[in-house]
Amino acid sequence: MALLGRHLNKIDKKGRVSIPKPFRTAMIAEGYCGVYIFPSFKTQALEGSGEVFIQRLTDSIEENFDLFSDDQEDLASITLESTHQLPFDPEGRVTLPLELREYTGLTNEALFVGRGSSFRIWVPEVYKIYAAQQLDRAKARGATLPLSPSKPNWGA
Amino acid sequence: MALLGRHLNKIDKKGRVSIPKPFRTAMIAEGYCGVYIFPSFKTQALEGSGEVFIQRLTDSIEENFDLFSDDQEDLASITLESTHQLPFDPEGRVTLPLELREYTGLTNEALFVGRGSSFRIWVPEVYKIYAAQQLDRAKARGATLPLSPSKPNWGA
DNA sequence: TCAATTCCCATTGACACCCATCAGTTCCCA
DNA sequence: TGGGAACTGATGGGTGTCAATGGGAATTGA
Repeated sequence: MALLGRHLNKIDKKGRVSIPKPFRTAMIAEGYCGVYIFPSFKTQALEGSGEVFIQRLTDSIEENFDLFSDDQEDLASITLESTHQLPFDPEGRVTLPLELREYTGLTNEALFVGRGSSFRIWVPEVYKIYAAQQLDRAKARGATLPLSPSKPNWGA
Repeated sequence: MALLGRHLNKIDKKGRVSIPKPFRTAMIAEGYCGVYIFPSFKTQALEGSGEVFIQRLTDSIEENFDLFSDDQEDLASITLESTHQLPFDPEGRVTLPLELREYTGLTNEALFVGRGSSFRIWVPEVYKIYAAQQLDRAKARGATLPLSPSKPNWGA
């Protein structure tokens, strides 16, 4: 678990972009040398993740909604069906398909933003506006978070 | 768990600062040789913590709110997205990214203040004002604290 | 045969490591 | 009990390495 913070990388003429090293390491640790990316339907950004998160997403959709229900149709459509599986090149880059670049307006710079178990890819200027809005909203609402108890750490 | 007290360290030209030895020891004990730091959106300071606290934060956000919900958006945005993962150098220092230094106004001195399971980093002068205010407020309100029962300490 | 990928290599800066120094404590011993 | 001696944590600076990038060559598939 180490998808945190912001990382600004360039998109070259071929549509290639380096996945930030810490993100790349996390993806590889999950077993697949690449990333899964789909358009974020709530924001003008792309959602990215590794093997584990995609699996959780699949499971959640299946467990929470009936087969053939409208909800399942909708959620599967906007996430799973729209997901691109992008393998790393030897330097740790992926080439973003035109479809994804056009959806977000990405041209020559990509801002990678970690969200714990997944990340997003933004046009830097668009993110700036979005982040400012979130902060205002959180302050206005006086957002608080009940902190879960710490769990035994089986891993280490 | 022993993030306590105040420690004043210097920030050098490269933006490096030593993490106080006791804090560093605590972080390493949690498994990661470094610290996680994000701007405290309630104060003019930085929030710092180790692996365990960040994991609790991630879990809490995922468990308390649905994926794609507004609440989750806001909280993830102001915490996880703004967190920097800073590894220790061999001497136990980290380099504070410019973004974080500018947010707080940190230039050549950093005051580390322990808060139990996390800590804060302040500009010394700013902390002085803040601490005085807190004391006044607590006195005025006659603040009290229900003490939790001591827990069995399985770890040690 | 052509176009679109994928691979390979060269370049470049930031930063992570190494070492040397300094200052504050603790420890030791007269 | 006072004065070192030795350790340890903090600090400063030089340098090598590696992540990020750009372009060209090779491979694949249509």
